Amino acid sequence: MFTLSEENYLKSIFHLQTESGKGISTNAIAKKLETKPSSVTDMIKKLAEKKVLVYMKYQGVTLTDLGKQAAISIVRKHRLWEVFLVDKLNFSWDEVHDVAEQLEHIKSPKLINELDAFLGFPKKDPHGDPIPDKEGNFQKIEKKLLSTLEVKQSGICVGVNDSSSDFLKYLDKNNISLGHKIEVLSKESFDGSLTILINSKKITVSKKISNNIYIQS
Amino acid sequence: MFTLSEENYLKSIFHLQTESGKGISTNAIAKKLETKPSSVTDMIKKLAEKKVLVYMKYQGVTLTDLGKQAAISIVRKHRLWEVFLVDKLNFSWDEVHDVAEQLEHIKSPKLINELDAFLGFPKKDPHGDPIPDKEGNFQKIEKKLLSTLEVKQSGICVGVNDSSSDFLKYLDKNNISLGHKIEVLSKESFDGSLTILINSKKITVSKKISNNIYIQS
DNA sequence: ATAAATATTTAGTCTTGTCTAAAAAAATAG
DNA sequence: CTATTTTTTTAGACAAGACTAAATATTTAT
Repeated sequence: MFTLSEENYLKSIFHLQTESGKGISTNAIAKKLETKPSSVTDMIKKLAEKKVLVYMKYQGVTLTDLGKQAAISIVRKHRLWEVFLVDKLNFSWDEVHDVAEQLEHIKSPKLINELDAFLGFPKKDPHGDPIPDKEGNFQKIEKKLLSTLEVKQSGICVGVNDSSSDFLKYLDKNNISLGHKIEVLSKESFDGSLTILINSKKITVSKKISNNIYIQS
Repeated sequence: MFTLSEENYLKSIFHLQTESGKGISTNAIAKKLETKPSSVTDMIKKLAEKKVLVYMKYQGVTLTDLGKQAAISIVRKHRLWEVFLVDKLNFSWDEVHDVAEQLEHIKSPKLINELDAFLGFPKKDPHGDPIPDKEGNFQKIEKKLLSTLEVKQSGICVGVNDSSSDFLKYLDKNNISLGHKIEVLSKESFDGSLTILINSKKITVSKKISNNIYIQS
């Protein structure tokens, strides 16, 4: 169906498209995939011929329904494997990404559906992101950034924006994890840093941190 | 470390070498991998430069210790994944091969060692083949072909030679599986076919079948 | 021992996916 | 509105891994 490289393009474009809503520029894709814009142009032409995206020169790209389905199927696989690694194989949430990047390309419908059942049809991955079902449906999770909360407001930590190992390790070190209640005690207007209450402990986090934690009120 | 293609060559050469004991010819590798001898020559040169095998023109190849270790690690992964698919995901033994061929190339030492533990450190895969441990050690299983048994001799079915889906389905249809006792009731000298007793049922199998079933006495 | 058959290697080509350097188009600034 | 900057595309090259066709070695048969 799709090559490994094609799948990676589809997935990246899908994520960019979900975030921005608009057509995705060559440069944005190149940056996401850590490749060169000229390489992106080449691949885009190929994918357009395969009818998974619409491409007009200098106009950016948009996934077709076909392309969206393909991308969602990859995301589903990625997130199910992450659950498997954490729930069954003692991986911590900062260790799963690289392995899941490999596993998401394994081709076998039976494998992924059986895995889904084996894991009990989980709805979220270890970072709080929703897992599409067999038909590609998944609920949008209501969430906002911790940085948008005002003093005295609170909410439950439901996800992270940045899944890099360094960031996740920082969270672990400060006992911040999914499902915990976070309350904003004070906000420093100079640098946007927040003092928050989590697990009955007071800690201060920078704007950069609070911009990467999702909260559900 | 190794590309997907290199890993497939290593694994095939390892299996050929284990079966035959001698140096492996270009043609034999080409046949096993369903590729052309000229392609094999190219790859062999590359692998020789990487010190995983010794190659002398027109003389066939032999894996070095380094190459053997690499091959065993792939075999370990393949067989552990097969156990996972059968034990945890309801695959039958004739469905696992293609998926395991993909999974065996996933690179993550933690993944495979945790998987090993999760499965309870199995010693054999669903076809009766031994699974190398973390250090690459695995016991040779004492076995002989069903076709070598004489009338009135018997033994336990411990493996199969051919893991093709068709063959395994045939075995399932006749309720032949690992661990069952098989007794030879009679042997037809004309075509080598055997009448055997298995699960208190009498069935007749051709020479081709009995040449692909391993027995432990 | 020579001829025929088989096995192996070489030479050159192709595809995929990438890259660099340069050209062209679009966006932005003054 | 023209000039500069940024973005995108083109053109040409390269590496990996495969292929075909032809050349060369080796083995087998007569």
